[in-house]
Amino acid sequence: MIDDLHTLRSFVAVVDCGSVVAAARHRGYSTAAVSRQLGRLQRRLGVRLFEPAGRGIRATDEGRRLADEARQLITQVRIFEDAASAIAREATATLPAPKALSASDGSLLVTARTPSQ
Amino acid sequence: MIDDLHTLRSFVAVVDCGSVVAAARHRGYSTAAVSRQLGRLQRRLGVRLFEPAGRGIRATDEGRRLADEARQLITQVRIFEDAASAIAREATATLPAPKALSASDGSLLVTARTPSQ
DNA sequence: GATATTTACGGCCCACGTAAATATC
DNA sequence: GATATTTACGTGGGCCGTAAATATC
Repeated sequence: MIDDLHTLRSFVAVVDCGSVVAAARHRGYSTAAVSRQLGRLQRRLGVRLFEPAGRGIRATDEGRRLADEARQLITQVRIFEDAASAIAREATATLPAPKALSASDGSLLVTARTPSQ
Repeated sequence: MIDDLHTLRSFVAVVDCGSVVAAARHRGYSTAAVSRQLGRLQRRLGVRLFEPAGRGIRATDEGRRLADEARQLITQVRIFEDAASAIAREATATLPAPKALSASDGSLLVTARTPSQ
């Protein structure tokens, strides 16, 4: 079960950049972090995504195919986020202002529990 | 930036079930966990997703709209996972057997670093 | 009092960064 | 020796579950 979108973004970045170091710089991670992300993803999917090539790595055919699927998924994420942003702007009166976001842990689902119905 | 699919699944579950307790049971979480997930999601999106209704809660119009978007996103996740499974089965010879998965932390990207090219 | 959501508290796991090791050029 | 990936190690943040608090019926 896929749950981590960061890893998926890094995966696509590595395929696009052609190297872990370049992808890590792009994403603001250390190279070690991205290397581990790839390893975890690879194990979870059970697919060999990269193979060594000279000093670096190169995506396998399967890796490139899955990267295409991952891009579509990321596109859908973007669509969701855009929809959320649009709704947030449109209903900016409903949540007047995030104010302080005082609660450190709380959910603040209901700020003022209005009577009912 | 959305990164947590667990929360999105819980969000849809709450909208579908109509209550936090039912959704939590479905997803195998405590009610407190799901309540916090909703609160975090709501803050991150800047959208009021639920409002109190009697003893429980009820999705707002915006919440229902975003739940629809979330369902599409989750569908795309399913598509990605299915593609990965298909590729994993198809190329089951490339990764002969997960064997022991001995490494506790390592990425195992390259099990045997073959010469080059 | 029963049901439902939220908050407080404590703890654990996971993923990260730094640094060292390994490998190719 | 320089570049690139991986591994070892320690640490901090995030998320969870339990339990208590709050609110509605």
